[in-house]
Amino acid sequence: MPQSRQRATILEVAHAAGTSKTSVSRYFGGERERLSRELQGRIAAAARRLGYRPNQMARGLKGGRSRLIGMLVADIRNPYSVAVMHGVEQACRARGYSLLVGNTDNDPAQERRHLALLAAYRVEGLVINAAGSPDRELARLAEQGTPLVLVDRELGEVPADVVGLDNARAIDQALDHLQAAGYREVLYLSEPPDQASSRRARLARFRHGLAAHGLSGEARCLSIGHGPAAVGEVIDGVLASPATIPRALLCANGNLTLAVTRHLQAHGTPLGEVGLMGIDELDWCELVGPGITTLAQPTDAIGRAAVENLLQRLESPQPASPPRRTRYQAQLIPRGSTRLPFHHDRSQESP
Amino acid sequence: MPQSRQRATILEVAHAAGTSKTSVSRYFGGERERLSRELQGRIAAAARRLGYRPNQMARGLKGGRSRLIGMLVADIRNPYSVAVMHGVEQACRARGYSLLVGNTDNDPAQERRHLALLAAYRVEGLVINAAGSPDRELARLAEQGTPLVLVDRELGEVPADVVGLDNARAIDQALDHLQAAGYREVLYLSEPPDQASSRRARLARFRHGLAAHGLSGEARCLSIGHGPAAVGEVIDGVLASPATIPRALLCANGNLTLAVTRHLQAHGTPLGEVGLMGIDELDWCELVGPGITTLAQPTDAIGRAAVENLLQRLESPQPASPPRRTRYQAQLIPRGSTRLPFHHDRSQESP
DNA sequence: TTGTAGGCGTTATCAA
DNA sequence: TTGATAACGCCTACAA
Repeated sequence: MPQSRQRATILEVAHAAGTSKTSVSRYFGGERERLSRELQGRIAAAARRLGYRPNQMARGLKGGRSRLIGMLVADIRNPYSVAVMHGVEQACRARGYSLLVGNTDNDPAQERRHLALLAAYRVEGLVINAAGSPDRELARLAEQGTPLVLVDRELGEVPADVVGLDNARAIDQALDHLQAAGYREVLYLSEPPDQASSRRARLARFRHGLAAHGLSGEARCLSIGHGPAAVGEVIDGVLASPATIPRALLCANGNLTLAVTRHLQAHGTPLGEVGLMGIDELDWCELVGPGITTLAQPTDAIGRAAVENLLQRLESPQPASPPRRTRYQAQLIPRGSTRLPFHHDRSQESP
Repeated sequence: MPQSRQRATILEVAHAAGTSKTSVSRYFGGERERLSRELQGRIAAAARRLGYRPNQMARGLKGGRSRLIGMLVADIRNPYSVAVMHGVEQACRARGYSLLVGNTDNDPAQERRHLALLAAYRVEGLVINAAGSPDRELARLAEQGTPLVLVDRELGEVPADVVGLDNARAIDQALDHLQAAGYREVLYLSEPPDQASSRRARLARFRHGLAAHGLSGEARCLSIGHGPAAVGEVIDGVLASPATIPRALLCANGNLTLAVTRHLQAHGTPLGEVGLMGIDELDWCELVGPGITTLAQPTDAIGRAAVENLLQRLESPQPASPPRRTRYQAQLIPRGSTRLPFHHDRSQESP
């Protein structure tokens, strides 16, 4: 039954235990062995009685170690971001760090604000999954020795590690699958690349891979923010022309898969006859129509890798080894949305 | 171009600006007016040059205000939790607080650990959406004056505000809708209530409301963690009996809606003929089959309300006003999964 | 308008 | 094995 109205301090515990701040500090600082059994007991009892917890603020101030990892997220409601965050959180917990999150709702101003805040709390490392115009603040952080790791996108200017999908390979997997399934024309849908390097990488690989796979088709960029109409226009524009060969839609991320599925559903387009596949696996992909084929990203692994990366840099004495890239493979989950009805299959098999 | 390898301190800025710590402190502490224009300029220049940012750790230590809000989440990948978190984050940002999150993956041990950590960082308030066996640590926090707000569940022991859905009303809305749609037997599916008060509230209201609506049916609890088999067993057990009257399934939350939908889908059960509806709106509910009827929770509002609640208590001088309950109404989104095929409709309309 | 001198709760250094 | 004491970076009387 603690009587204290306020959180106890190390000094109070010391008094209560009839000893000095130093010993209490040692007790909680992982140097218990240096204390006599008896003193340990007294400190433990006093601390328990007072409900004492070392103040991380004070600790951080003294040692310069905040034990905080910051994470900047462009959209906290994006399942991909959350999934990665889950991995990040796991790794932090496992390594004794806490996670300070900043959600920017895709607003550069908020991004700067959050960056400043995270810096103010002296986060020891920063995981970034945000638009990130090569920011002044970001560069400064890196300069001052805060390790940065970018998830799913890289920033040319700032020295930072990158963790994410092997985008080129993923696009190849998609094209392989679509081609093997009998589709001959592929429409690739992406959000505008802007600074997001992974979007650029996927786009570039698609353009390159189309010919290599003997496929026709094209890539189109569209902003989901502009409402469902934008998606509809693009898709309709392409699907309107008579289908002489089997056609498929390839979505560059989960958001697009959702938007496209909504549109197709609303127009009663039969999934499979028009192929549909997307990068990012989502809860519902197996539930819609015949199921939607996806390329699943190992999000937990990506999140954990991001943190491991940070901590490694924190612990390593090397001031600035060159940026590292960690790439993970996507996992293909084939479903009905890329299964052609029988008559189409036949027409493909005869050369 | 800052030269410093280390983050600058207030003292360095003071020196660089040819002034004292105090003035620099005032400059950044929102007392610029008290400084001469000229001094302001010098400080601004020096600070910019050195890339100075006040150290929140030191600030928090001195003033006792960490400017941190903690949030404890049982499952960070649960869309409901994330949606609430989005609201929480928005409100924090708007009020100049940062968010320290702890994800427990439904593990009570992790919950305690996180609670201790959040306490160590001296969070000024705590938003909790977790299992929360009335924890020793939690009680202590409340005792020491940290305001607590529980989202979607209440803990008998600990004094805390509660923000969440008007559960009784929501169940009524569901039963009203199902009844009006022509269903006469309702199977209510819930996760085990345990300490989660909102589950208990919904369950109790369902049992009470069934008769009041002239419906037959029953409520069943099942653990999703036990795999899809558990869900299947319960549903099959009920649906196996010959359907003499139109039957519907009512899911107590989004997780269950997902699990149930998976099962029904796998068995080709026609949605609508067997009614399906759930609490929690999810991205994909409009996409599956004829669409799944849901009761949407105003998650953003709930998250924001949680923070407002905390800050109000922080700012109010009252030591301990009685716990407050804030309840929000659900919004019914009717879809095909609760639309009976025509012949059923007819049979219902003749008494 | 500006500056000086503690002290917030910890850890690190040094001495006993 | 223990304890006094000086930082850590900042804010806040108080004084000039």
